[in-house]
Amino acid sequence: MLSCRHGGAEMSAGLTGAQSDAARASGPIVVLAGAGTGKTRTLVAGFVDRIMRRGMRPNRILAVTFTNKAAAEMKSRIVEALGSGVAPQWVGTFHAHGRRQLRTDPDIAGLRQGFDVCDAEDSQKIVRRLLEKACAAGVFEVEDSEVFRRRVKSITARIAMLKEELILPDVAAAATEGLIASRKLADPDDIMAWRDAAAVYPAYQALLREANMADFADLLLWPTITMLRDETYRRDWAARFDAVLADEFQDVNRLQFLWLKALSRDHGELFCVGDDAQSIYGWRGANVRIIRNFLKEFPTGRMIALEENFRSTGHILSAANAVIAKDPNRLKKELHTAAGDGKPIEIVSWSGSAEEAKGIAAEIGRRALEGVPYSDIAILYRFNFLSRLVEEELLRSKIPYELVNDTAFWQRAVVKDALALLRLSCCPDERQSDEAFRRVVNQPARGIGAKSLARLEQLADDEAVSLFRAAEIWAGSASGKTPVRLQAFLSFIRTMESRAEASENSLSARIRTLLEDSGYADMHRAAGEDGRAALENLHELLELAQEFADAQDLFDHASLGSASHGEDTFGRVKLMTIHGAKGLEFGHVFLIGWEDTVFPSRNNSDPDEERRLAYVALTRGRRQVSISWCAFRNGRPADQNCFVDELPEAARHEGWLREVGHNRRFSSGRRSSAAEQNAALGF
DNA sequence: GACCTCATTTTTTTT
DNA sequence: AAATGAGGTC
Repeated sequence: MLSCRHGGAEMSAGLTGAQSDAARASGPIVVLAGAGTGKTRTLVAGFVDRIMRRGMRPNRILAVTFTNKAAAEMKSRIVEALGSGVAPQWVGTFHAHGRRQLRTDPDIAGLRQGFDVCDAEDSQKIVRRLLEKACAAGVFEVEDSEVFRRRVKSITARIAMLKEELILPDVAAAATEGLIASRKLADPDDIMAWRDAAAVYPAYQALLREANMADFADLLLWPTITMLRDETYRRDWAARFDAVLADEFQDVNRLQFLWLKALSRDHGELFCVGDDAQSIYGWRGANVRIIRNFLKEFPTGRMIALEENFRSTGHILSAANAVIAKDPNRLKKELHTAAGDGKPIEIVSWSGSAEEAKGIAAEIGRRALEGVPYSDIAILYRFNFLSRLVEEELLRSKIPYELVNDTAFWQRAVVKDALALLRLSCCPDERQSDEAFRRVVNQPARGIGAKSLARLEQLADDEAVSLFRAAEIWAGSASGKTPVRLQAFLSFIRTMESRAEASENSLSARIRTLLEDSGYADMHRAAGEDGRAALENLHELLELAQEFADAQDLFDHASLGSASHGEDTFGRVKLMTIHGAKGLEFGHVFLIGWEDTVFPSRNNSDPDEERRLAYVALTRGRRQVSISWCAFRNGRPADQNCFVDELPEAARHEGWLREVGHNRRFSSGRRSSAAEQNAALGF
């Protein structure tokens, strides 16, 4: 496919011919942008072109991404290009846009103003309670807790997927049978899980509605359903925009695609950027066929490929191309670079994960001495838990590092507890606060355990009131230990509620009072060293809360996550999952845990997705990529994964693939000695 | 009935 | 990190 040299044929604003061609195109466009080919640059150029050349107003262009980080990046680059006077109002994530649309008319989802957005954990809790009820009623079999946990997870995920197929609760059972048939599902466990999900879905949705909560899928589901049903409503929203731009288009699901189409149908200005080889969110409902079938959907549209890579060395690209070549369904494109071959790819094998962590810390220390800045180094892994040993080792070696995890802060139990206290003090009588009540009623321990809580749930059910009201009824009508204990808690919350109404304090001060007077902060202080991290998180939350005008703002921010929470990220080695690294690049990349027991994950039913994940991982590196695997992980034996196997045998002879370590299989039976290994690693 | 501590265990991946 | 389970104490 067509692409231009970076040199002579360069267009204005530093774009290549293909990039510029894409940015200036009109109508339905999909830019097939390989890793490191200037995807964001092209997207921003598309935004700017619509303003500068085609006269659109910045506030009439809708731009969508998946992550807050990407949205922030896009926004800042647009402002950089257009000047600081311009503040585009409609650059954000799918979820943020959906929430904005739903906040405008909450009734389209059967919600009231001030609804809360519940995260995946909250959704799981609701499903768990429903399933426990079904077990108690004998409808469901009681299983061991681990199997039960998996079931809850699987059903919750499937309910979200049903929503992403625009299947509503009232038709869930029939539609799910249709889905099973049309997808030709065969695995009986799989089919049963879908049926379970369809069975739980209506009750789940009823509970959400009663609690005035929307889950992640709801944020886009109801606006989209309403746009499809009500042409006046659709036009009202579509007329706000002259063009729609979508990033990471390979990861959109059907719901997101229909939303994009409903908003862009009138003018046809749908500009999408993505790379099907980097589709790694199938488990979240992403449908890679949407990008692959783009031209069938839009016969008048265009697909423009960007294949010139400006990021990595030739060897890194060769390895990445070799891995992705085995994905049979991919859209054909081959990355190439004008840069040199660079350093060999390293495959380092270790006897165990502790050795791996030590070795990488040592290697990073060595590269730092050579002048490589820490911030130019990243360690990427398949699962979050793989970071633990590496963290310990970096700490020990005094190497500054940062765990990059967008949302972890807001998902921490302490932070959620603190926000639950705030939610409860805002509206204790609403069912909206039930989940908050459950979280904090016995935190710190107030002598109100599982049995008392179950009794409260029953009472709340019978009387059709909130848990808080039920507690007041119980405490007011009965004597005994538990009612007395409850009363103290209830009075405390009521006091906080009335003080909030007087609202003489800032949000931050309000939270501080809640944490202190409830004994929550003291509980963690009493835990000594174990509570230190919790106290730090609470402190950070108080700092962050200063930036919010009211509680609802803070709840919104908490539920959809945020790009950063004010950490000093400069000059640190970055640790993150491969998913988290998508879209980023680093001079030096360490890919750990490339074992057949870990990566590819056996839990992923789509092996090609794991392959694409490996492709994403490899293409994060600019100059040097080092892969490692361990003969033992968690006390279990392991072997190098299939992706290492598939790297071209020729590369080993040509010397651009270097295998180091004592577990290697490929290099003609000769095992390197420990001394050799150490020499190769430079210590 | 509730709570504590200690041990086990099991992690997808993100909004 | 967080959820579970066992076993002991109040």
